Amino acid sequence: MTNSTNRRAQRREETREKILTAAVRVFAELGFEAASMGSIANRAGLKKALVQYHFETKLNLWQEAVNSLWEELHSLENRLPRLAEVSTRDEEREILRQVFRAIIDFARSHPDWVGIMFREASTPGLRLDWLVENHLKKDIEEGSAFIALAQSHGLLPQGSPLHILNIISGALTYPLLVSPLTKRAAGISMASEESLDATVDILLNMLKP
Amino acid sequence: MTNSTNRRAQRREETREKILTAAVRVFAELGFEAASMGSIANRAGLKKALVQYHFETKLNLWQEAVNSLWEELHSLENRLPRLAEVSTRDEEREILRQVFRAIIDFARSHPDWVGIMFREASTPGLRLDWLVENHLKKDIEEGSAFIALAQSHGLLPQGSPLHILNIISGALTYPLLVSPLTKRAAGISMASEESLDATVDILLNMLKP
DNA sequence: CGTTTCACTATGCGATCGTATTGTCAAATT
DNA sequence: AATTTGACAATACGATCGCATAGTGAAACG
Repeated sequence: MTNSTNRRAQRREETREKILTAAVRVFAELGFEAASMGSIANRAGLKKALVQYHFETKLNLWQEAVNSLWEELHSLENRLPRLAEVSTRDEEREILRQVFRAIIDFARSHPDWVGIMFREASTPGLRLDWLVENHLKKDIEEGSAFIALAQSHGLLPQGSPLHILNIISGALTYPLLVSPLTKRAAGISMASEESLDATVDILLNMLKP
Repeated sequence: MTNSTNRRAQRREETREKILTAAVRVFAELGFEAASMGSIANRAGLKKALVQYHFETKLNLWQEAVNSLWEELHSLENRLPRLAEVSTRDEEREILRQVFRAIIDFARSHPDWVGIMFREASTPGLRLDWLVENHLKKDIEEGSAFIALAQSHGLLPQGSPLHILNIISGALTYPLLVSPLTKRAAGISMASEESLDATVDILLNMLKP
């Protein structure tokens, strides 16, 4: 492995990453079917044939793009506050607020992730199966476990952790997802800092014992 | 306007409705770009050129399909319980439960509406503008007004009605939207009667004063 | 009954889709 | 220095896209 050996390998890796970055964006914006190899290549400033060269098929490109996206985000778990390490009631509720903020900040700062999630999660098929098997199964299990932990601390109402996970995810994510609609219909930007604070506040008030 | 005059007009109306029904389904399943005139024609069991004959452009077909969908549903307002006409606390909370059930039942029994909503509401552009102007603006205003009314009865926490509307919509609709994912990942059908009951129960518990 | 209307079809246009094949040229190897 | 490798480009394939045009044949009309 000489110095010069890496010259080509490095360049290869650079263009691959350019393509993957563009692919994530376009897939998230348009969905799998509407996104085209040509538009992805254009977004990356490269030729269409080059995309085909590095990632043989469109499905393969999608899978690699999703992998790179999940890898970049490295899952939510790392930034979730540690619920087990606090004791007092007030501290716990503050932890819950931080968790909500972590989820909502994650969704806002990673619109590509939200876009791909919503588009694929609602449509049964090969891609959803692959996504569940490779990424979402683990994410859902971690999320459910966290909900169960919060329940054991009395921070969340009883009930199926999976249901509660869905409800909270929906309550926090939906406003961001439909923010183009809200902006257009009411002139309000749901992605603004004040709106995010308001959303978390309202949800926390709902959870008041 | 003789009897025979209507023979053609009636047939015309029949095929138009066949096309619109198919169009709503395909647009909801695939989104505007991925849906094709050909696939819509196939779904309706008709020729592609016939679709083009009745609805000149794809955008026009989409608009007419959306119009027919909204017309069929005739908006949620008609089935919302009348909050102003009750007085006691328990009656009010029961009304709130009925409202939640009405929203969730509506979403479950009209997956086409949910599909089109989510796909268009998250993407700025011509179609969203048209949708807001012709349908959603009114729907959002009605929804916000209802939230404000519920707040004045002490049934919902204080805060921007629009934010609360989004939170509640998300909490109730998201589980249904991602039900293919939940089904695949955990084997649980979020669209089942028990799951719907559980979702409403949990949300109501969250709202306990 | 002759004529006009019109729902519907057949066909084709140019553009773009995903994919495959072949060529080019500098970097890496021997 | 000669040769092989490999990142990238040019081009074309068949299919399908939205859309346009020219029919066809039965229903409606006078």
